[in-house]
Parts: sequence; structure tokens; C-alpha cells
Amino acid sequence: MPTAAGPRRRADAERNIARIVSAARESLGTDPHASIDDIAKAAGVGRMTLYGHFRNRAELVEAALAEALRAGEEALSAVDLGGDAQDALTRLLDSSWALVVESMSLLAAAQGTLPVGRIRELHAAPAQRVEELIRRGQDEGAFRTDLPITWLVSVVHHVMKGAAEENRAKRLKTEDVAHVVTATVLSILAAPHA
Amino acid sequence: MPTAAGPRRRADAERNIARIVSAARESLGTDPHASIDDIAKAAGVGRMTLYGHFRNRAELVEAALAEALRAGEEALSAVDLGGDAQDALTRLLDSSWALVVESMSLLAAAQGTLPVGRIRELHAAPAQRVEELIRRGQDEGAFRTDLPITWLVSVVHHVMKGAAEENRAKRLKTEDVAHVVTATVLSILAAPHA
DNA sequence: CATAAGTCGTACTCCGATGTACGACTTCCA
DNA sequence: TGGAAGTCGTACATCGGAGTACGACTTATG
Repeated sequence: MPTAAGPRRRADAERNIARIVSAARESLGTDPHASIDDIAKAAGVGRMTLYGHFRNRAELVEAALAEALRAGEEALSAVDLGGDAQDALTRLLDSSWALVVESMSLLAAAQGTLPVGRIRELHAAPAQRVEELIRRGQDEGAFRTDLPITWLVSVVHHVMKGAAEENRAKRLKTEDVAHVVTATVLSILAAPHA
Repeated sequence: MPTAAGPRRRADAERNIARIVSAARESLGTDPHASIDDIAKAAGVGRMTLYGHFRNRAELVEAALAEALRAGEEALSAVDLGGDAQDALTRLLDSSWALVVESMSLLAAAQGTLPVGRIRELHAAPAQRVEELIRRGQDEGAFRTDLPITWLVSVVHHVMKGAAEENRAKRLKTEDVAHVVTATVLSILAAPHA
């Protein structure tokens, strides 16, 4: 929690913490098994310094995930969700998929070290954003209502994750991801007009 | 490769191998980090016996995955893929999703220990079955053609995997999985009739 | 029933990663 | 500028899992 306003730290300590978290995001975002040592090196910092700020791996992973989600929230909060629900969803997906690509293996790392509940908590904000948009679309008759909304929300996530994996595996060109994701998700959500 | 007709083994050896592979399927299907020892215990066999048949973990994982896919092939080859493409796909999905639930974490284990290419090879048969069905649906005008077929095939897999995860997380009741999966996949594949 | 094949316990080595202890050094900042 | 705060190398204890070596025992099978 950055808002926790902990004990006043020296400026360089603060800087190092930021570096470490950012390095963790990057390293774990590439390889979920990156060691503490790898991360410290990537941050340009000794392993001992890292342990000075994070008691153990779990604490570090949590900080990295929290930061990734915080940054995501920041980016996503800029998206205009007004107007036609389908268009709004398209805009949201356009801004979202890259974040998923970036952090997907970080999420895998978290799944291995953090309690499930904690992960869900951290995802609450982005999930709610999607849920609200879907609900609005349903109210307007644009989106289907014959499937549980929890599934609709999660399938959006799974499709993005799937696209991210295909992208990493070089089976889906980066330039095509956005289009493919939006076309797929819109097909899933669209109200059957029959 | 079961067809490799290796050196004639004693009957009990054969039996133990089968037990081990099956235990591996089950253990790794639950926890991708299950240790060799766990698996041996689950098979009711000494660790040394296991090593007598599988040189290392990778070999065991490969055998387990191969067996899981072989069993899957067997089940799926019984599905009638004739008639209306949508109906055929529905039947195929009905028979498939449970297999995905069973083996999803085994697949994760394989991803950690086997070369990517090997995994794809083993998946060739089921993937091709889906691809052919989609192609036929496209020829008949029932399925969309505006997205790459490789994506359509893989999205089917990702949706099933997503549903499997939701199911494990208790957010999607087992009895609902089949319906939700087919409704979702059919929406994705359906040709836009506008 | 003899013997080759297979089982499997014990007891190692090896390895990489985590986390701790200590202490000398550097840097901030009041 | 002095002392607190922070850095960080070296060295260590620990842990768990992988794989090996040995050898005595059991069992299938010709």
C-alpha cells in the first residue's frame, strides 16, 4: 500500500524501492521463476538491499503486482466509457490488452506465491470497471443477458490472456491483437438479434 | 510411444508403468509441482521403481501428457462430427471440456518442463479435429471467416481453459460449464448474419 | 525351480534458491 | 560534519527436490 505513508525513508531508499518494484515487474513479467537475485541485479542493487525492503519473495511479488495493477488503473481510468456500450468496450479493450501482455507472467508468479484471495482483491478495481460497462450494455439491450455476468467478465479476461499467449508464441502478430480481441469479445457479448 | 514395442517387459513391470503414468496424470492434473516422490507414492510404488522406468521428470511428464491426450483422442474419436456444423461443434465441446478440466494443470507442468514444440506436436491431433470442423462450417457459411483460423482454433481452447479455471475456483458450477462453453464458443464462431 | 527381471529401502551427492548474520563502507540530511 | 540510515559483499545455514549407487529382497516366467 503506497498510501500507508510508512516511516519516512531516505530519498535514496525510496528511489531504490521504486527501482526494485519496477525491476520485479519487468523480470517476473518475462519469467515467473525469476529469482530474487535476478531481480536485484536487474534493479542494479545488491540482494541485501532488496531484503532490507522486502522481507521475502511473497512480499516482493505482491508489491510488483499491486504496482502493475495500480499503473493499469491509471491508464484505464483515462478511457472514456460513455456513449455506445460497444464502442466504449472497444476503447477499453484497446487500452487493456497490452497491459495483460505485459503482466501475464507476473500474474502467474503471483498465483504461485500469493493466497488466491489476495490476488482477487487486487483485481477488484479493473474487474469492476468491466462489469459495470457490461451491465450498462445489458440495460441498453446491446449485450446479452443469458449468461452469468461473472462469466462474461471473466471470459473477457481469458480471451485477452489467450491472445497474449498466442502473441508471445508468435502465432498472432502484435498488430493484429487489438482487432482480434475486440472482434472476439464483441461477438461473445453481443445480444442475439434474432 | 506405446507403439514403440520396446523390449519385452515382465507383466508386473508393465502394470507398474501403467499405474505410474496414471498416478502422474492425476497428481500433476491437480498440482503441477507434484514431486516425483508424490507421484511414486500415489502409484503405490517406490521411487526407485519409478526411476527404473523413467530416466527423469521430463520423461515422466511427457508420458503422462501423451497418455492424457491419447485417452482424449479415444473419447473424441467417438463423437459424431457429421450433420449441421454448429450441432457437431456442440457435441464436440460437450465431450471435450471435462478433459480440459482434468488435464489443465498437467499441461501447465508440461509447459514448465517440455520443449514447446513437443507440446504442440502432442496436441496436433485434437487441434486438427477442431480445425477441420471449423473449416467445414466455414465452407457451409455457418462460421465466420473474418478472423484467422489459427486464432479461432486456439480461442476455443482458451475458452475451455478459462471455464475450467472458473470451475476450479468455484465460480462456475460444474453443471453449468457445458452450456456456458458452448454458448460462448458458438457466439464467437457464428457467421455474422447481418 | 532356477534365474533373469524387477522392486525398493537407505543413504548418499548435487543443485539452486531462500533467507540470515555480520560488518565495513557510503550517503543522505539535520 | 557527525551520526543515523541505508548499501551491499561475503559467508553461511537451510530446505526441498532431482538423480545416483548399492545391494538385498521378491516374483514372474521359461
